[in-house]
Amino acid sequence: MPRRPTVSPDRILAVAALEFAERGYAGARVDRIARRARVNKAMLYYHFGSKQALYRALLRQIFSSAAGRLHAIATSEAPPDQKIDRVIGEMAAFIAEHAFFPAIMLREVAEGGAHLDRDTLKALAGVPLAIGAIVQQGVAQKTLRSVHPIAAYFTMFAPILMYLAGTPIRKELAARHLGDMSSLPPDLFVQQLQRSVRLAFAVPRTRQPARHTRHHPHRTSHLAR
Amino acid sequence: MPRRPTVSPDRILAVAALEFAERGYAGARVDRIARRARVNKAMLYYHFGSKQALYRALLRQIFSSAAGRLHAIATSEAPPDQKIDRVIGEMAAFIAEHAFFPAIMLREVAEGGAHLDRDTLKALAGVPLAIGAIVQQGVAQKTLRSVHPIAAYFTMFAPILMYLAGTPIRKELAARHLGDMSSLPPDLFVQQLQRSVRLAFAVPRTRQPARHTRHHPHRTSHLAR
DNA sequence: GTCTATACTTCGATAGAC
DNA sequence: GTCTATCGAAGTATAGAC
Repeated sequence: MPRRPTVSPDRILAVAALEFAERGYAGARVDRIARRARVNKAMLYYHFGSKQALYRALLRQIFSSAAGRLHAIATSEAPPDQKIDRVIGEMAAFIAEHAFFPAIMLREVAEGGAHLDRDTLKALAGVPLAIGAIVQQGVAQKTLRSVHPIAAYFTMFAPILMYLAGTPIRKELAARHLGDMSSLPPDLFVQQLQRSVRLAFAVPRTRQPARHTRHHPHRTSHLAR
Repeated sequence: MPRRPTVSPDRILAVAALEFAERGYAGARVDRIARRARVNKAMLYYHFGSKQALYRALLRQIFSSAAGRLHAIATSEAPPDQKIDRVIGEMAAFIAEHAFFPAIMLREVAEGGAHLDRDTLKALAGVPLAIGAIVQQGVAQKTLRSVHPIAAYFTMFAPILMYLAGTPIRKELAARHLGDMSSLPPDLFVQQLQRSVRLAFAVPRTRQPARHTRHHPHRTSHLAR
């Protein structure tokens, strides 16, 4: 995937991704997108028709791409707990390639899908569906403890999305000496999240039929960092 | 300063919270806020001066309030693992009282704090700082496993924020038959998250039973309120 | 403090030549 | 396909009477 697309529509989409991520749908300016893509504004309308159509085209593309990569993991041959580890890593990799993704995703969640049509919503839904499939499989075959797929989805993905989307504001806070929130680099964050999720979803090793069942994590072999 | 408004700026703030949560800073309309608050637009400017000043006043208030409640838990007398359980419950309760909070928080993270001044950023930073303090305490006294405070913050809070902010879009997906994402009610989600975090942050069980353990983690279910 | 009316600006979108 | 020029709507903000 070329960093600098030479075809106008692709270049427009690439620039629009940055603009919509930085400013949101309402805050994005068609003029600015056109200028940053080095095309005329009339050219942009020639290719996409409207600001809304451009937005939808962009989100369909990015959500389909993300969902596709997660779906590939979901349908692969591996134990569910391994798939979960890989899904978190894959998501981090996807965001490393598409730095604008977290902000757009967060904004669209807050927006309630207001600017999206059915096709785009369907593409968006592909992400949680892929994760849900993995979890359901693991729960069914008892390689994961009984977690609700929706709860699992948010437990795995919300942290990495918000952590990466929040990089600018953490920098801002650090620059203004309002607390050091920048000391944890992304790759270490991903490792910590993978371990937390592993522990959170693991099948309890021993069952203690006490009044209040307390589930202890097992897998002590994973403890060495 | 004494104020005896026939029309309260508080009503403007309450309505602004809904508008900014639904549409974001750029998408919010001063006209609409004024109309929904049943005040004249000139009245709004009389009290707050500008759209930006209104936004900042709102966010300072809401972030200070949230951070205050978490800070109270952080400085209370309880084992860290209990505080963590309580903090998650308290956050859920806070959002139940302020349904607009998750969307505003998500949008502001994506925005990178672009419209905020130093005071408002400081109020915002109070939330992760309160959580970080709890985790650091627990790690230091070895009642929590070694988790980075920032990683812990996002692991605990991002899921509940995104889950609750995402309620409208899940409804939209369900209404369009694009996957049933609405089957998990909020209180069950909170319980599942509390358990996941408990398991994720628990001190790994040693093979041999420890002889003198001071503080035993207790299973608690603090769905505050 | 509260209102009506309006000034000023910006933005999305289009017309029409080439 | 690409450009310049511009329109009309919508937005923030203010003036000034009461």
